[in-house]
Amino acid sequence: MTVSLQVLRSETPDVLTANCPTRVVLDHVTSKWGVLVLAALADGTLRWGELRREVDGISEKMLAVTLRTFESDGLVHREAYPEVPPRVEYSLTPLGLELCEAMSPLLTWVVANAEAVLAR
Amino acid sequence: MTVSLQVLRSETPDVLTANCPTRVVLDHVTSKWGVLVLAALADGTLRWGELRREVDGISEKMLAVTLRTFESDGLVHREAYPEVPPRVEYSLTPLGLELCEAMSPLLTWVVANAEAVLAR
DNA sequence: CTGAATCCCCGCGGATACTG
DNA sequence: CAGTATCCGCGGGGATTCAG
Repeated sequence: MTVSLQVLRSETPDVLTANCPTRVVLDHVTSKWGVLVLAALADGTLRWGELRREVDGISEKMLAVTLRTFESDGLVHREAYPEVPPRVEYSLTPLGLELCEAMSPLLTWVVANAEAVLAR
Repeated sequence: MTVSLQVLRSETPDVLTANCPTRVVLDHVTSKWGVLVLAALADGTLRWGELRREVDGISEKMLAVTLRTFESDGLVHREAYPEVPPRVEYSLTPLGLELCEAMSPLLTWVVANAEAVLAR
């Protein structure tokens, strides 16, 4: 494990400072359901109902709140079709896709090491 | 941006399932102060007071709670020296270091794109 | 089917005071 | 210096109802 931490070190002064804009974004992403909703959308476009079933355990309210936050952040795109019955599709914007790719190593690590961490 | 999302896709079924062990670990990491405390310790060993000042805005209670969680997770090592006045040092375990390295891309992205996200 | 709106509770997390 | 103990406000988040 000889990966350099230079990048991480150089950016920490920003992230660690209160009232820094990065705090807000980090709070959105690390909000209770933020990571999971983004991960679900990494699969591609999903409808409301699919998203609700995909992210196991999320309530309708929190799904709505989380989606609206990401939509106003420009991370998630919402496309409503004027049909009966209504159909609404959610997908990642290019920015959201970048974020998901940046999250990928973290998720990979968590999946790989969850057992090791909880074994204590 | 041609990074493959194969890994992310293949692991999402795990992360997205309620009562999955990965949920617990993910909750610890994405807890309000989790990422910031880990990022601070990526710089190396820190004393309690240094840590408190480094993670701007954290209360003593939440620092204690967060540290104890990570310590019992095996991500942070606590070393107390029987001196007067007392001195306690916190550092990442090898496992914690791995986690920080996995978090690095996310933090890098957040720092780089915070402005873009908040500009709306 | 896709939500918005409302009520309400519990527990996260902050502030303060105290101790070894 | 390095915490622990206690109180408590408030907002995250669940359940339910209603609407387009």
